[in-house]
Amino acid sequence: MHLNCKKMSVFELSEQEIQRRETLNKIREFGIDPYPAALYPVSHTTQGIREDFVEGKEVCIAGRMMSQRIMGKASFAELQDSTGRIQVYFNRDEICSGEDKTLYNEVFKRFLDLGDFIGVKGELFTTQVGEPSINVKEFTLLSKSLKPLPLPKTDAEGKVHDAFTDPELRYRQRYADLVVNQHVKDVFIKRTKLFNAMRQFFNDAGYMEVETPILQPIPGGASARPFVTQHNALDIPLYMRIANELYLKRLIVGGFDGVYEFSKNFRNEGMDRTHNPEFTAMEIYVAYKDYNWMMDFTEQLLEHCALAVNGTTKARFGEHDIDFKAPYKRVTMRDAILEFTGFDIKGKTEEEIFAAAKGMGIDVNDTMGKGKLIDEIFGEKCEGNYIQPTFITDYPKEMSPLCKTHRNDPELTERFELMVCGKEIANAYSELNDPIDQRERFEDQLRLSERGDDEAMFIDQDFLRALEYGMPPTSGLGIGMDRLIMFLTDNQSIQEVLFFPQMRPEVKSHKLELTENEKMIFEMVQKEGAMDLNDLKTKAGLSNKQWDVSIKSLTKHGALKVVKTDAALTVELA
RNA sequence: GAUUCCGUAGCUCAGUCGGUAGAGCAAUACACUUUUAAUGUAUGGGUCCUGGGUUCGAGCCCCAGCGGGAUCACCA
Repeated sequence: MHLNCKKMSVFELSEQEIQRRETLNKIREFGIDPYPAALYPVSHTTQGIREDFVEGKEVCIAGRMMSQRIMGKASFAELQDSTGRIQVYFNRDEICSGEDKTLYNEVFKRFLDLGDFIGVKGELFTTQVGEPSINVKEFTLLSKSLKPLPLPKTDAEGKVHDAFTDPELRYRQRYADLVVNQHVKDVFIKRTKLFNAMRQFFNDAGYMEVETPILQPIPGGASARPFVTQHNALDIPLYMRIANELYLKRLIVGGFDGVYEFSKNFRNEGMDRTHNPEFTAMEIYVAYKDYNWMMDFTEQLLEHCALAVNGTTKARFGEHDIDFKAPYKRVTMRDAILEFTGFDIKGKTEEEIFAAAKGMGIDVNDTMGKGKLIDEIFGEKCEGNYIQPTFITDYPKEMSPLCKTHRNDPELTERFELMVCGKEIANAYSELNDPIDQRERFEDQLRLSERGDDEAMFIDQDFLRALEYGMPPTSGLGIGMDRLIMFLTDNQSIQEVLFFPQMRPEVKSHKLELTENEKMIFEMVQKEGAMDLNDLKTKAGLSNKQWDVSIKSLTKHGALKVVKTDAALTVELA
């Protein structure tokens, strides 16, 4: 069947993509390399040009051509580089000083498409309407773009039309998103500024950035389902880390005063607008400090970071105006629950708290221990009320198996969480350094696990051995970096602050050949030469939908044609 | 996992009562030497997410599935 000989891949390309491939061939025939190897001697960025604009200055810049306005013998285009855009002016007689005008008429006007990378050399000037521009003397094609960008347009009032907004496409094709949506790029620039500011703050304080294992034999330091993988040579399972806490503490045992790590963590749990299977936490441990010191340190840190990222300590998040200026309010968990529910957890038994939680309409069950119950009450009734940065302190012991017992109350721990807009963004302890207490806490966790709490922790014997050598009093802090940058850039979804958020695999079904139905119809017509359409439809015995799809496809691909006569419709070979 | 909304041209979106598939931008062609959402004229472009059903006839109605968004649940 000759049909199969057709290059079916062409069917998958849009008209514009085919045209660009044809243009590419013409460019090559003309003797221009559409993907030249040589460096291009860029002398300025568009931003640099705007900041120091001098009429007549010679510049050489490179970038993508994002718009083109051709007006006969003169044209304007916009070039976009990493710092922004600038207008470039192409004048036929500037570019082609001799008789031969093909460089302008053919190369510029016909061979270039939106999205192509070009380099231009020229002089700065200002147009009659006051737009800073480059008068192009020479231009070079640097890389041909074969796929049209989803280009939005911005009108005189700055309103964006036809914006590329579909979240699925934006996340799957982040490269295109970044090209056409400047505000998306800004988010990621701020993300990097945040990391840099935090590093700076820690380094200035004399603490050391370290790296610890991502593949761990025991996934410790948090309660979460891990990803499991297999090490072939050792023939053992290894886990992607859910936290790096226990390794950083080992380093404190080893004698470092302060260590921190930006840790990519992996948790095999649900995905939604605040959870991605891999995310970034920052953890820092400082010897000879306690959680009170850490609160001071944290509020100084966040004030510093907010200033570095946004130039102000104030930030808007959805409906809320928040201010990261230190100091932050400090509220114990007992007082928080007392304030919002009127119930005092102090001195209460598990049964009393269970009954109280149930009375508040909270969904409780008997796998929950005392700590979990208190956590549920706090999460349900209190958490959402803390909009401005607030430290919630002194958590129940059972929920915090790595945290030192409170110096004044054996039921509590020296722990705080920092709440912003009702969400937790940081968690810190006076770290538990008593190895015997630590072993007991792990064993309590094991009992919880047997009771049905699938979030309880594994026992890490090597970590206990390290503690037995002695760990100085230490305070540790963990910050959810993704959530923090969400707050600093007013994004409600974690996908917006990750370059490549996890997505379901893309499903693509390409119809590369004729389907069985299409072959059958084609063969029937081939045998008969020509057939009445209704006859053919009956003989094919297909559903209406299936018939419709098949005959449309066959006529579209030029296999068959439908001829209309006065009497009836006839199908023949094309 | 539950609920709900959505899926139509490269992009953003219309699509009436079920009756031959629409617009703007982008593309192609022509005109135009300081425009800027350039403009004017003309042209091409569709697997209406997939499959099944109802119907003389489905983008539209029904069923199932796939994909996505939002809310909730889960997840310190």
